[in-house]
Amino acid sequence: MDKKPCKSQDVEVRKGPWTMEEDLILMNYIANHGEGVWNSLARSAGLKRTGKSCRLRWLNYLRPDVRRGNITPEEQLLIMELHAKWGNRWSKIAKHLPGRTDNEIKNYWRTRIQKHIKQAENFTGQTADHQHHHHNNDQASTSQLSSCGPADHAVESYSPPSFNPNMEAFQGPFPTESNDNFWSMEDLWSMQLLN
DNA sequence: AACGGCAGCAACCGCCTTTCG
DNA sequence: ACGAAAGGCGGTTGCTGCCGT
Repeated sequence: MDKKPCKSQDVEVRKGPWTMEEDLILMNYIANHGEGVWNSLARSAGLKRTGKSCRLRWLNYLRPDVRRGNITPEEQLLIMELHAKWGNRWSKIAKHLPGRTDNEIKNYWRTRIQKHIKQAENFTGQTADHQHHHHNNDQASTSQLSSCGPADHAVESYSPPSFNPNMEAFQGPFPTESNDNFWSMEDLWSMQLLN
């Protein structure tokens, strides 16, 4: 049988990607009422989302001070340093990178850095014994960094609300020639290895 | 020109911690 | 002092677009 909590008004909870309309509703509501108390906020705003989903969307994407786009070499270095120090404490790391979210840093680490580490291991005669720390994660040096344009696709699909008044946060992507960001990853990795 | 595989990102899930009644 | 609810966090998944064959 289908057990139904039956909240009388059983809200069909929406999941998946947020639509522009939902974003608008959420932003507008928060602009007028402030953030927090997410469950009731979701209900009051008329969003068929869970409080968690609203919170996540706001914190990671809609908040005016969220900074999206290319991770700078400085930021990368900081991420690596802090990760070496704290491991996967993403939110803790994020606190030291203004405008960056834990989710973004986590994704960045996994998609970019961790991969390089793996390859580097295979390259430097990895074996299983990292004489360094092997409690947390493993860091090593890098190798292939050619294909990684820092800018890549930056923002795709529907970019954050362009009507956002505080749009200072949203820097236009435009990789274009900005890829003088050919970050000397070798240097960064080297520094990392010195730890 | 079409297909398959890969990479990157947004969002979800479940667990743990904190706060409130 | 205890229990319930909400918030916060990290891991994981699914989708989309890009690149190579």
